[in-house]
Amino acid sequence: MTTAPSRRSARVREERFDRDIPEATIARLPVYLRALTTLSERHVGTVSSEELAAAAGVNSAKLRKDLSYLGTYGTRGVGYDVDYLRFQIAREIGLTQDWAVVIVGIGNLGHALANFSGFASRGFRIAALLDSDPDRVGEKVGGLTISALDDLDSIVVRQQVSIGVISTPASAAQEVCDRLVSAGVTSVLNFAPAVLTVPASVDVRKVDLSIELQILAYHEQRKALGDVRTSSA
Amino acid sequence: MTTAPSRRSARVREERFDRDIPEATIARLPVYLRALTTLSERHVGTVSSEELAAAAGVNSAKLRKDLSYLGTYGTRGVGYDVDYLRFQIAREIGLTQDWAVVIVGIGNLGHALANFSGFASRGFRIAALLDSDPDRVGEKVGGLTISALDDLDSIVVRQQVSIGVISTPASAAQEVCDRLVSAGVTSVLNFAPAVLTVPASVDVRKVDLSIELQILAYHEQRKALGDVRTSSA
DNA sequence: ACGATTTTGTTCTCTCGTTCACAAGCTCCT
DNA sequence: AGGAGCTTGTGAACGAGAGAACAAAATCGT
Repeated sequence: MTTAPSRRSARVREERFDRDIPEATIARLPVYLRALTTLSERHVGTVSSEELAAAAGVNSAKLRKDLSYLGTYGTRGVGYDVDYLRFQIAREIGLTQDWAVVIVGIGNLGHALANFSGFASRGFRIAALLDSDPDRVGEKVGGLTISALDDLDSIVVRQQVSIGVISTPASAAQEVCDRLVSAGVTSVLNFAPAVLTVPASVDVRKVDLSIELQILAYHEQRKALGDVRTSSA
Repeated sequence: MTTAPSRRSARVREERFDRDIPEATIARLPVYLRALTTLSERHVGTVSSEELAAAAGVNSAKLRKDLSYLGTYGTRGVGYDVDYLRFQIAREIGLTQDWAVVIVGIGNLGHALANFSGFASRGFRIAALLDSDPDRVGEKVGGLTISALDDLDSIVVRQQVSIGVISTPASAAQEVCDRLVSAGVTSVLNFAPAVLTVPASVDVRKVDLSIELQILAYHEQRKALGDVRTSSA
């Protein structure tokens, strides 16, 4: 998204800051992290790029290149120390600190998200659940009480919320997003089937179930078409 | 994924078959489709690439290139006929036919998916909800009754299910996936945080909430780091 | 009938990401 | 001490996708 203008010169000096890691690599780091956690739980001390790549479902060359963006944490002829690498990746992603998250729109999906254990276990703390429906405010979901959407500003400020999750209907998504942004949220995870417009300083990621299904449908159709053609040929 | 070896020569002859559309384009077609549906509901008859691109949140050149893979459905100087283009995209993705889907693992997320209206509205019919927990079997969710996992084979065969959705815990995902595949499912949408191994003929797409959050966290951290550096400089 | 105007379809270039292939470097064995 | 055997880290080739830019084609007004 936003790319630093000149960094090549700074590469050598600042080992820690300012390396821009390719977006595609960032998206894979959490997968590696998960694989490493599994290995660590099995008390595996060391892992080779080949093994780790297999566990993460990627090519080993790609894994090595990905890791090389973070630093040289492996040992040639040996492999990677599981716990050490795990910590380095976690630090790189920013999981060594806690992130406060608000979830807006507590319908079916919002319920599921509120109860999702994968949040807390990775340093994401649900600061609040919000809904615009007055009837739902006060209801308890997954150990938290639903707040009114109007409390958004104070919650974001007081709890230093930087990430907002939108699980409202599409019709409400843009307005909710605007309110999140004006409250100070700078990252948005959008589950609503809507295109969101935000300032350049805000990151948006989108998860869309029906799009995923449609992509699968396309490939299904293609497989079926291929079958027809080969059987008639 | 699978690329046809020679298609340029076949382009002219077979207008309908055998064009391999880039994966990145496929992923955007559903977005265009949604934008077109909205326009159609507003009784807009014609739309330019510029307008449609804005509605879909992409660059207009990219939109035109994407559409050009499907065929030449626009009129120079005028734009695209909304309903006509909508139909063409729907046909290309395969939404002119119905797809039967099974959802395995009816926990919090499974509930949300079962109630998700976006499935039915796009030609995806939920053929069955399945769970391995005997206590849950028989329970009604979103108008459907939960079946036992053992009924998978007969359901897949009888209802011609080609798409399976996995919303089980990670520990059960691979086994469920294997059963889906052996029952005849050829596309899998995986919500479990696990890497699935499948035959090459099976497509898998993965949706992982915690990975999305971790990607956002990385960018958040980066913004925060930048602030520190600029304020101390 | 014809030029002005609009908008598509496509070519070309550039950037980003993947994969290969191998030198560099570590350990272990003799 | 030195060589054999692994495994990492990376340079280079390759491929896919994004975006700019423009020629081709349609409409509209005169």
